[in-house]
Amino acid sequence: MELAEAKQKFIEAWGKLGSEWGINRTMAQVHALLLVSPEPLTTEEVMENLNISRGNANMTLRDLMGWGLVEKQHKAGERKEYFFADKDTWNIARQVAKERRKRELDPVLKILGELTKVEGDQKDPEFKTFNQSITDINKLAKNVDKTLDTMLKAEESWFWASIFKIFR
Amino acid sequence: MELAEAKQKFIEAWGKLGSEWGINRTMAQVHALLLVSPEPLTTEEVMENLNISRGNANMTLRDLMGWGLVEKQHKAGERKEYFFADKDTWNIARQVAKERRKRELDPVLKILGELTKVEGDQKDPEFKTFNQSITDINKLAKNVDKTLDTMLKAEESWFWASIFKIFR
DNA sequence: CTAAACTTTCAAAATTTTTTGAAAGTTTAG
DNA sequence: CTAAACTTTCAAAAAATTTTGAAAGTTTAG
Repeated sequence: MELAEAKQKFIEAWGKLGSEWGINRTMAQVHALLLVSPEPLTTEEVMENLNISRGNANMTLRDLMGWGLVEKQHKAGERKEYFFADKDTWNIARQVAKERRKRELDPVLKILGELTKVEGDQKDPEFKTFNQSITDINKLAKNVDKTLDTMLKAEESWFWASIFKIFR
Repeated sequence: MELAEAKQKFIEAWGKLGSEWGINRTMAQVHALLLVSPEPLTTEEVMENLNISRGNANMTLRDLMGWGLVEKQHKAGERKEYFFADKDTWNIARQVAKERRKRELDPVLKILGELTKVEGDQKDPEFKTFNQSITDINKLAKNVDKTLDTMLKAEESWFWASIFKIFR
């Protein structure tokens, strides 16, 4: 397989995975493109490479910076901005986990916390089932949250070594 | 807060979380509704409760069965089908993890595997960066895959006990 | 058999999400 | 200052996804 074709496949696959997990396909594709680019790229280059408009490229690059996955660079004597992706996979994973927790998990955790406090008659099957489900989901969510906390602070090698020590 | 209001909030929150993670909002809402229903519900009841059409309710319920989260039940002497959700949170988590791995992670893992085999000149920065990124992502993905494997086979209490034994 | 009671299908409509592109905004070289 | 170089914004258009509902299909009681 040619390098150019391989890059293309990676960009497609990353875009598809992203969109399946609720990440804008274009954002995932731009991220993929930057991940396989040794040098920082300009907005212009991103536009050409992925056939997207200036507006789209600009917004997507800013989103990626908002996610902490990409940073702006400047070249001496040049006016335009260059964009460079952090290539450290563990950093990427932590950053994504951190953002998604903040944006999507935390709000649900807050609501679940409130819902566990709803009072009612344990003799009422409607209440009992509601209460049981909410309580159980809340417990699981809190365990996930605690594990994410550890992961966010952890070094990659230590994290996986620890995991596989028990899980073989 | 009233039970009815609390149910509504849960259904909304679950639907929102689902849609943020690439799960059809209605599917997540139907699942939420069944999770807080002590008795199995008919298609009719799901339609009324969530204000959705018959076609939508039917397709969504079948999808939920496809995900292994809901099962059909029949009442003696009755012709219509009743739907009941497994309320065991750990089962739900495992089932979702299992399906998403099969549908979304495995295909990407396959592609990454192929892409790690692409050959090129290590002196070429384009190739070197591509190769490094793909190799790293592949490694991470494999570690996630292995961990999921363990989780899928594990008992809940054992799993979390093991996790928290190392992580603190 | 047959008609009532249900379930399934899927093309078209509605809705939501994403993208475009041109105008407005900003920065800086000269 | 001012005009060129570049970035940002956002209303409108396009695309993707989801939903509807009525027709077709299936099952079973009588």
